[in-house]
Amino acid sequence: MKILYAGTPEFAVEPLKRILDAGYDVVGVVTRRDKPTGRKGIITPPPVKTFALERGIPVFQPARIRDEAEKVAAFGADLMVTCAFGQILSREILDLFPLGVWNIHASLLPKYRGAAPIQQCIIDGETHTGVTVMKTETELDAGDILLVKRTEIGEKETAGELAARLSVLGGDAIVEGLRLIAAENGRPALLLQDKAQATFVGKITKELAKIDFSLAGKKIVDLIRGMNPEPTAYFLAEGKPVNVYRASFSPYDGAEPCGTVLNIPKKAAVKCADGMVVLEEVRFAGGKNMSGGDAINGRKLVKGQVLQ
RNA sequence: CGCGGGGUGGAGCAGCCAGGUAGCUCGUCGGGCUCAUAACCCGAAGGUCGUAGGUUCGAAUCCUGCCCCCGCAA
Repeated sequence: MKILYAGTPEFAVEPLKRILDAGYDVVGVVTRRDKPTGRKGIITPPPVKTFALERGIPVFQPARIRDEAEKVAAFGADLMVTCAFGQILSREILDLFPLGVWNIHASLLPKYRGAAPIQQCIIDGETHTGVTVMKTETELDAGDILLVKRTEIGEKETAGELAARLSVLGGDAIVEGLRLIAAENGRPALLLQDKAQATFVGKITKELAKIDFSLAGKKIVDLIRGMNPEPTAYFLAEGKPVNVYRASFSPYDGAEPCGTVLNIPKKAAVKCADGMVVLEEVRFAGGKNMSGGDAINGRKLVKGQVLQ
């Protein structure tokens, strides 16, 4: 079975690796174009491209895959797998593959369709998530479901950590899925998505990552976990942004206004609606990551100060 | 040429603008105190101030080159 793989970020690397390990013939990789990244704007290839080149797989980087049906067809693949590719496919592209086009999505569909399911489900305080393998359609993440793998979200797990786990789980899922697809000659039994249950997540922006200390502690901690490592939750101290990577909630009963840095020895604890949020790992502009205690020691945060 | 911040004992910082004794909050080690603490008191060790030059009687501080780290924006 010849497979064409379309994927872009780090998340999509492990599934590709597992497909190769399972012995399938990956005839090509379609991925987004190299783009400038980092402070110096160095042109960087997407992770999937880097990996594909290491394995000697031909790479195709169309500006719009919809305009390149001929070149896609030229790979002669029986089936395409998409995984965080980053472009919507056209009917014309979808119809090029006799055994269909299949997608790996990092949520329990129909919930969390869209760009940032992993971050959003942590932000929402979900206790479980998973990966879904389903048909790729022209409508975003709406295809019929082949199989689902569930997993529990760790209480302190960050989006980055969960993404790494779901990537591996996605590898399990697609390998299992390919076996089913091959066995049924491209027509395995599928489950329809219940559209009424569908929820969508757009791109997560830095604006959404601003911490509101007037909220409940759990909400704040979930936001911090979900925004780690990208785009990173933050608050303002003296008008300057401070990124927060990890935090925990503790009970606290006091009359200070929300956002006040509390007088707790060796810790940077901030009053919130129903207790205090202990800042465990923060980063100031220009600095390295440090513990909340270090921020207090260096007077980057001062007890009694009100954060916004 | 996208904008900006930073490299000072083990950690986080001040000192730099107006050159002249290495400072603060911690940690570590030793001693003390308390029924007790998300505690307290006394003492000690520990730094070629990122790096290479330059200016100067004298450089953490001023000038130049280089290395490394980070925030925003993409």
